[in-house]
Amino acid sequence: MVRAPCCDEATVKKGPWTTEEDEILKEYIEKHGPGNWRNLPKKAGLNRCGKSCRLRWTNYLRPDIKRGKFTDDEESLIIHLHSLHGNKWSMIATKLAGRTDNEIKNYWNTHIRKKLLMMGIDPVTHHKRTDLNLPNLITVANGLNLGNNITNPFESALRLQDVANLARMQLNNVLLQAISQGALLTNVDSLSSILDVNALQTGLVSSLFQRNFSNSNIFSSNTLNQGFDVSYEDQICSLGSDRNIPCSTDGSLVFNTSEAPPLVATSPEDMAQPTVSLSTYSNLSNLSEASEQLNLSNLVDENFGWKDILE
DNA sequence: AATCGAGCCAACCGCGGTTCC
DNA sequence: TGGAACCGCGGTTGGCTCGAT
Repeated sequence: MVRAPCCDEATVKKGPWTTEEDEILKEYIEKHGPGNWRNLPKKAGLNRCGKSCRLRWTNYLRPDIKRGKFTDDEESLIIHLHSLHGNKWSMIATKLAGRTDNEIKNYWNTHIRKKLLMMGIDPVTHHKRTDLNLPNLITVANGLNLGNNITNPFESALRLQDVANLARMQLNNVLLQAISQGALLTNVDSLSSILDVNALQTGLVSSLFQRNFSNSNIFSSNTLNQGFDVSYEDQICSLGSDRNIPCSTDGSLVFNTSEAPPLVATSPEDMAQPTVSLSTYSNLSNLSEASEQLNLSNLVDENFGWKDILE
């Protein structure tokens, strides 16, 4: 059965509502009450689809709607209710006075979902994930980037940006632990062995590593920021050949440029930055001290994305 | 100052369930 | 009883805003 359209799409107005239209709709509903949405536009004198009127009323004009930021209590309640009911937004909305299903859905997708992912919690099952290591994340990133059909519910909930953020956190954690334990990373191979990635992924790790640390002063910037443009294919091909990645005398990494194409635009200012080798931090006694010294907030790069690496 | 890109959110779309005749 | 109309839901889109370059 093919259902007839609820209104004449060619003549009916779409898009944002004007204050005049809002007033007309509000006035009509205050007078006659909501309902019979199909006939409402004609009776109220609005050139809108009934469906559009209903949505505008329920999501925006209704007098009992609470606007503004969600409180911590509301957020906790949403997470709890979502763990019980899943994406049943209307059901969740009934438990939050003044909030609409649309508003909760949007808030979930833009804030809570991301927050849970960053905490290593699966936003679909609400279970802690223990397999969010870098190799797995790289595999997921590759799948996402190639548009593969992902059936795993957790992976299907991930976006490239999420994977990138998770991977960055993983990398930071691994490095901090290595540093706090006194490890001295001398080349990209030692980094890869710590991260437990295979040869094909090594190039990606080094690129990620560069992107994370090239703006910090941990490694000598002039060895990281060299202006080369190597395609991903070239990078992969080069991994099969014999690699020879030197290490500078101060202990900082020196990437073989054919394996680790820089992803950050270079500038004279970058080149002039003072350099501090990793060995400076190698005798730090604990993780928090290392974290403090590294000033992790400087390493957060919100614009970082896997697409940059994979493309 | 102009441009670009990411995040946000209001609004739309399509579908399924319910009601009405 | 079955088809048409209606309503509500969840997923998706597109335009606006704002910060970075």
